[in-house]
Amino acid sequence: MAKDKNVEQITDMDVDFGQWFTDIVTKAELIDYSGVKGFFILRPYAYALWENIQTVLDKMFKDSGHENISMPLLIPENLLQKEKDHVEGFAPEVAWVTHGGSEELAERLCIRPTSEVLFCEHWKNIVNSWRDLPLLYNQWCSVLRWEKSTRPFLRGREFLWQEGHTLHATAEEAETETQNMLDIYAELCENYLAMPVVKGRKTDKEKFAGAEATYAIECMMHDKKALQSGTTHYFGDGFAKAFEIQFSDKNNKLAYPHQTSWGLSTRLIGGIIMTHGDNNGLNLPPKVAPIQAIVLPIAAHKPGVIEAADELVKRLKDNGVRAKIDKSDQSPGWKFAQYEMKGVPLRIEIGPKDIENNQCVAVRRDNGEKISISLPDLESKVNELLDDIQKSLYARAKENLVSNTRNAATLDEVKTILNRHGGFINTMWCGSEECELKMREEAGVTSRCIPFEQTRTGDVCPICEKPADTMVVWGVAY
RNA sequence: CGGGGUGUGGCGCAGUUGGUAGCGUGCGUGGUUUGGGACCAUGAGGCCGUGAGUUCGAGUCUCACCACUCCGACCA
Repeated sequence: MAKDKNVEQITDMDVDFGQWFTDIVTKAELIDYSGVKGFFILRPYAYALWENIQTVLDKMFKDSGHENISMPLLIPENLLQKEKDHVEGFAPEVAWVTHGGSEELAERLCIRPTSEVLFCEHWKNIVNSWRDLPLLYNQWCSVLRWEKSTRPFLRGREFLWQEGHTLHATAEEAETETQNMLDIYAELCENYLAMPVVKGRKTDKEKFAGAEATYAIECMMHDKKALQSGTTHYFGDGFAKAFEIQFSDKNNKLAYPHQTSWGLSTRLIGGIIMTHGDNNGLNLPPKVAPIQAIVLPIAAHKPGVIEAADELVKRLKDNGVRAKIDKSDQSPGWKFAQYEMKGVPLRIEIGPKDIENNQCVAVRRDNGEKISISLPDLESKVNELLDDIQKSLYARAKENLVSNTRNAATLDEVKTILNRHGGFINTMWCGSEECELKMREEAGVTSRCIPFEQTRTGDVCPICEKPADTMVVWGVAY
């Protein structure tokens, strides 16, 4: 049991991690349940977090030459049917619109589970020449997948995301694009969300329906389970052929373009919660926290306190800090607990004693440390603290990832490690799907990815014991 | 889709052998407080998931349905 648990309404994370997550999500005012299973209301605090993630990503997309676009919500059935693997992958979980008003439609329409086919249809109309390429598109939208079991942020039937879709003249260019976008996702996770990632390629079994190759960033949550936090796909010219997208190349020969797509969703918010949260609630990385510093006047009725607190907020805001004041008549203790629950990185208290000493008191959310700040130093000190909190959150998460990733050479070793520690396990792999399935049956783990950073942990596949050159990281996934 | 659980003020729950609904918290108002979830007073808020049935009488018993939730199979 954690000794540092101040908030009794939150279930202890070491007792029941799932319940802890649900508690956080509702008590920190991120989510409300709607009347329909699997559809969640993102309350303003959660949406603000998403907007901050959007702002960062959108800039990175645009800086790398991408443009935003908006595609239709509905897909005619025949369109969805065109690429065989793609339909097979998505058909089981699409929702259909069958009526317009009271009239039954001649052809039913699927609510987009993803928009590949819509982009293909569009590109077929607008692409003629190599001069039209590349097309680097992105859309921010929500999609619908009729999932059976649902959880806030991690798996909803409707979820907000961005889906990037690009079309290129050559395979090489498209492949580079999938790598570049994966790098952008990794940068977002590591530098802004303080979530260390494992970058790699998915096995054929785990890859996206219709893709030639799928890449992913995998993160480790506090309970040592894996969360796939972003994926990019290389499609080759499979979709282009299915949809008959052709262009005249520089030699005036007809050619099929090569395509990619990539996506990242509000699931990341679930990742932030499960990476940094603790028994007192959320713990948000300063770079994306909706409120970076909450200013609390103590004994606010005493003369000069409110004015001094207002002045702090003004100075912080002028300095680019997302600061807020809470002047409500709740007791200070209540406010302390409240903003800890909401994961605000820095709390700044100012009361009569501080004013007397020309100082204020800052309290870090990540480690509880109290720091007296002399008022003239406010801006520089707060910047420094926010920066340090960001770094220490990353360091802590990195430590969790590194210390809970282990190598194994045999199936028994895999099982033993899982029983004792959980976490990620690296083994060699022969490349057969059969062995991959057996690993799941026997050990209960799925392949997370084939990391780009390979280590040779042995010479043979632990399942079939045939020679193996590829290292796979295994884990229990969300 | 298979197995388990739960449906009673906003939230968390109690409700005895059937007798006409209560507690905690939250919310409103007034006041005292204010450096780790303050206190007093007072007030509002319920089709007891839905529908049938048994009964003089159902939150309670019977049946059916619905919803949510957890665990499996499938997935960002």
